[in-house]
Amino acid sequence: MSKILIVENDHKLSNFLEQELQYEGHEVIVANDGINGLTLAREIHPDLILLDRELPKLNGLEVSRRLRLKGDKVAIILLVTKDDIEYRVAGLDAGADDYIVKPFSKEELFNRLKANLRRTTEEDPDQLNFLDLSLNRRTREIKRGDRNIELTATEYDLLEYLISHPRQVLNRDKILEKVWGYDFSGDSNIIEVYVRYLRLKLEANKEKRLIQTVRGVGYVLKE
Amino acid sequence: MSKILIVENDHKLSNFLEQELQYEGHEVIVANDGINGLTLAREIHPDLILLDRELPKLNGLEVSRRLRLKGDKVAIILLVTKDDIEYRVAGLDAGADDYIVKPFSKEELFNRLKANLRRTTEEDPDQLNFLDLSLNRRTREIKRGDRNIELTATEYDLLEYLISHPRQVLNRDKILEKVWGYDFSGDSNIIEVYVRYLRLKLEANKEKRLIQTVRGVGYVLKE
DNA sequence: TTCTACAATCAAAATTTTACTCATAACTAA
DNA sequence: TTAGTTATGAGTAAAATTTTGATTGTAGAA
Repeated sequence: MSKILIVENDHKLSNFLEQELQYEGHEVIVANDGINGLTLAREIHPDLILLDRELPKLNGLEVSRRLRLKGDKVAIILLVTKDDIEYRVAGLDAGADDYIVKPFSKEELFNRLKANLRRTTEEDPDQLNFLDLSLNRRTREIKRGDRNIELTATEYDLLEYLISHPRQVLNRDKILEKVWGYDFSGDSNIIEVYVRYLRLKLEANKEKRLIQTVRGVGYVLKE
Repeated sequence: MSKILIVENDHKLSNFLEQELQYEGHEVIVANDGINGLTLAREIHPDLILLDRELPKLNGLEVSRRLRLKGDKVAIILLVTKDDIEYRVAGLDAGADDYIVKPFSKEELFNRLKANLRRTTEEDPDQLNFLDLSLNRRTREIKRGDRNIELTATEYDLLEYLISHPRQVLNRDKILEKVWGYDFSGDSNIIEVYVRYLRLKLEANKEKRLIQTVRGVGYVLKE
């Protein structure tokens, strides 16, 4: 999940981009002129900017150039038209990392996006996230939104197992095996009790339930 | 080898495409207007549709939109002319995955084709689909179109058995054996009852019946 | 050492949901 | 029309899950 700023004054295009990127799980902010774009870029520090070359008030090249002047290293993809050929080199010169020629296909957009995001946002393999819930294997820190949560050893193991298999239904036997190390299922309700402990802590402030019951099977981490 | 539907009313172009694609080893079906295209798409379930934007009776954008409305996930490539610029974004908005600008080279066509086929042919062995019905063994998610459906454990087992044998008539004994286990005692109408539960849920929005009765034998998943 | 706090587990009551039965209605083929 | 199926609606028993309280174990503090 990345924070993406769209600077585009064609509403149809910016709406489309906003929807598609949000659907992919990104946080999207839209500006419709160069001045707004520049201001927002400096305020919210996005991971990537989709920047139209042609913009009211301040064109894309200028926006890019001014950000770089201040040392901003954000990934910038310039949106240019076929007739903008002469600006492509100028754009890279002005600090853009890449450009896409309008009109472009979804596939093209996602490819460029992924390539440019990878460069700037290296992922931490110890950091597991699911919606507003996060668990860090290195620090054993658990957060719901920005509320810190303290877990006991067993609670932690159970949550780690759940969050490393998001949306997958985990049955009782597997949970017992992974978290408690049993090879057989006794007739104890230990799983239920720990699910309850976790729910109490994860939902302490009336947040949405994330650990769902799948009757007759087990549990699943799901919205 | 893939099943490709061409919806194009320019005979010269559609013949050319048909020949080239057949030569590449694909199964090709041709429709020459939007209505036919839509009908065929729903009947034969192609892997990919080459869809002209401008078509008699129903234009390409409408065809695309209507397929997506019913939850169809087929890959769609829109064929647009240089003058259709304003439709390109609209096309992606209407659910197309990609577009090609006419006229295009053979190479361009094959490239786009390959890219878009790869995306849809990547199969998830846990994902079972039948028409607009889908079941995921990992997440136990059931969908009809894009409507989520909640099933109980027994309902799920029954549907999983049905959807993993599409179009095959399953007799009562086999169903009892697979879903309830051999040792099920007594003669009861438990299968009828559960078929009814499933039908109620799968057809909650007046969708077409998928679980058909085969009198004297059992049931079959079929349109 | 004992005490205390807390984690882990067990057990049982309370609650919710599901599985199944049964009686009867509706349908179908001969 | 009728016999044999299949569909339906309602009711009940059973199962699964949640919740609560009690018990046991353990590590650190006093």
